[in-house]
Amino acid sequence: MATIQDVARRAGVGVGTVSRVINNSPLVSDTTRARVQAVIDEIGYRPSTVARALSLGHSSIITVVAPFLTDPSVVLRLRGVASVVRESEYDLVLYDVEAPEQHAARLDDAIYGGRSAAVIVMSLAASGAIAQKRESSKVPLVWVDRRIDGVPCLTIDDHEGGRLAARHLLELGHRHIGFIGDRPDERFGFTSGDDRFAGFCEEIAASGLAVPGGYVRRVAHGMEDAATAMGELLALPDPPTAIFATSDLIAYGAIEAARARGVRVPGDLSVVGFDDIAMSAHIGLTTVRQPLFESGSRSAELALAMLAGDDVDTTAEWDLPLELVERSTTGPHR
Amino acid sequence: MATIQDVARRAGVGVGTVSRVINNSPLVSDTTRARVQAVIDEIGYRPSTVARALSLGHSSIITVVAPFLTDPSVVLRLRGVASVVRESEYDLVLYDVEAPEQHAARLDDAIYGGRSAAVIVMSLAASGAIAQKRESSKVPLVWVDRRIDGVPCLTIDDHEGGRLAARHLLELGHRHIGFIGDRPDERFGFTSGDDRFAGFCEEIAASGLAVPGGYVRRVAHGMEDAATAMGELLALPDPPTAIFATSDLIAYGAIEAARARGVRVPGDLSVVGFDDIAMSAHIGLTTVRQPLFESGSRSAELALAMLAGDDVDTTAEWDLPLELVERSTTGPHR
DNA sequence: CGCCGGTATGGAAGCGATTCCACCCTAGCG
DNA sequence: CGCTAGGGTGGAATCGCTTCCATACCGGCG
Repeated sequence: MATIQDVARRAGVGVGTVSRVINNSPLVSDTTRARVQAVIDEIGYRPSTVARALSLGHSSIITVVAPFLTDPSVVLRLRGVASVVRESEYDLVLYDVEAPEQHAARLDDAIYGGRSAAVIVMSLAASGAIAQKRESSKVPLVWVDRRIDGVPCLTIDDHEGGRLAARHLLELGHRHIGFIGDRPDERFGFTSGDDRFAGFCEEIAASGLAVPGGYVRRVAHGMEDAATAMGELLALPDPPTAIFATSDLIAYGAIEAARARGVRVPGDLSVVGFDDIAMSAHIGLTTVRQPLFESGSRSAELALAMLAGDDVDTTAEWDLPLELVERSTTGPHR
Repeated sequence: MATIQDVARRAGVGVGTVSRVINNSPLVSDTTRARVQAVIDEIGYRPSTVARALSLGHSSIITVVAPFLTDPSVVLRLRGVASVVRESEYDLVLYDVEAPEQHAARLDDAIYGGRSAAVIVMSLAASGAIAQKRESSKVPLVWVDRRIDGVPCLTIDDHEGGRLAARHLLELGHRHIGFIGDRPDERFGFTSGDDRFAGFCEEIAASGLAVPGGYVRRVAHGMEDAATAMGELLALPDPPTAIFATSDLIAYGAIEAARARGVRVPGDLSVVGFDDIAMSAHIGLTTVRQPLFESGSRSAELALAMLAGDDVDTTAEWDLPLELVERSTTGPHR
């Protein structure tokens, strides 16, 4: 691999001049610039990112830490990040966290390991340490899907999301509405399921109704468990005519279970999901859409802005807009 | 950020000694090691990856170049890579290629840009340049889902996959078998669809039957187009009783279109997919399973082995095993 | 007791870029 | 015509690590 020295020698100039040419400094005469550029092209020289990073004191890497690709919603977020990072001069590195135990270590490594210019964290809780050590590092941090003090956050209003789903079902005339959600303590201590449930209940209570305990199920792992739960609900003497599922995956499971029992969706049963992952548009699932792709792209834009030295309010919390997308798994009661 | 100098000063030793401690060199006395380690722990020192890379002459990055996360099968492959890389001391960087035009540039950058210790390429064709310049770089290369001269490849036998699907349908008694595949020239010049089709036809011909031209559809973009195509096939005066789809996504679309028309699957129509992406197990799709996750993990293992200096046959081509997974979208004819 | 081999150690020389400082040269001014 | 200001340039110092070489120290052997 050619170095800047080789180019300098061959072009008969100093390394400083070559560096200036590479970095488009105006302090080079046109003739010199042309000569150097010619040599660069000729021998196919490419500056070493590594040496550049060391010299500059910061790398060209944006690290994403996420509970990884098992969940389609995370993948969609990641696509958002990638779409922005791709257009920048930064590289995207992926730190996946499959087990909750790993996450503190991975996070620490990403932030304080010196490898990252900026770090984007998705859906993970901050280890206590992060919050404290926060100031000891100048690495820009952005948090997605979780609120952390002193770090710009991109979140949604889960509570409102629950209300949105309930309202839609209520407006369709449903009075017997069930709920299938993630088990609250599952995996990384997510609380969004709880908040969605709370909003859901509140909206229903606002119409003078209530959600009977028997209509509420918490499941551990996506589709299969959701299907089982749906089966139980349908076996009830007075089964619900509508279901709010806190994720699209859960909704898929519920729909499958219903159809397997000859219960028509949306004829006999309406189902609302949450997320709007890519598949849901295809399948025609009615769902509370959260801007997953956008959460990724905006977090990357934020990181880039901080990297560029723009003043970003580190205490800011952006609530991304939620929207009920009505498709073909919900319909009027009876 | 503390440097190796700080540690050395504080521990009253030379930088060389600290370096030896960090790298577990045996040439350090136990007492010295303990003292240095204590200082390291105390001030929370972490060696700079960047400086290390520059000094060592190679980075700690494994780059994956892939037509990115739009396709669930690529995501599954990526998960395989991530699962292996995570356990190593390398970082995983993602170069996504959304448009075919980008791909040569991205590839070049990944391989010759000096940022990667090794590069894993998925599903992309090699630009002519790659093949030529091959020797000019010592960066280990692994290719997945495509055959490239002089580079270890992880592929499948698409032809055989097509036969597998046809055989299964034939064995179930079907005689009117349709085909829905990717448009051959689509996106990045994939040819696997053609090969699967060829194998499929061959197997059918082997039973003395033929695939009428009217039973064959090529679609551009996954589910929607597949659904349309399926609709056309079902509208035929003598519609097929079974379908081979060259991807699970296409199979989903076909099934949806069938059910929307009251055609029961597998009662009236059997559908075989190809890939076995995560969702397919949930949905109960019969499909030709290709080891997507494994293709990723093995490619990473290969890359790691080459990095470790193990002798890997660069002309090797590994054909990963294909397997027909029978679930609930295929059944006996009539 | 002196010497030798080997173990521990300190520190200088790289790795390949950036950047700052010193220097040269030329054009413009008095 | 001499001096200055400033654009263009070369090259040393620097970033934080690894590694090699020189040196120091130890015990055992002749």
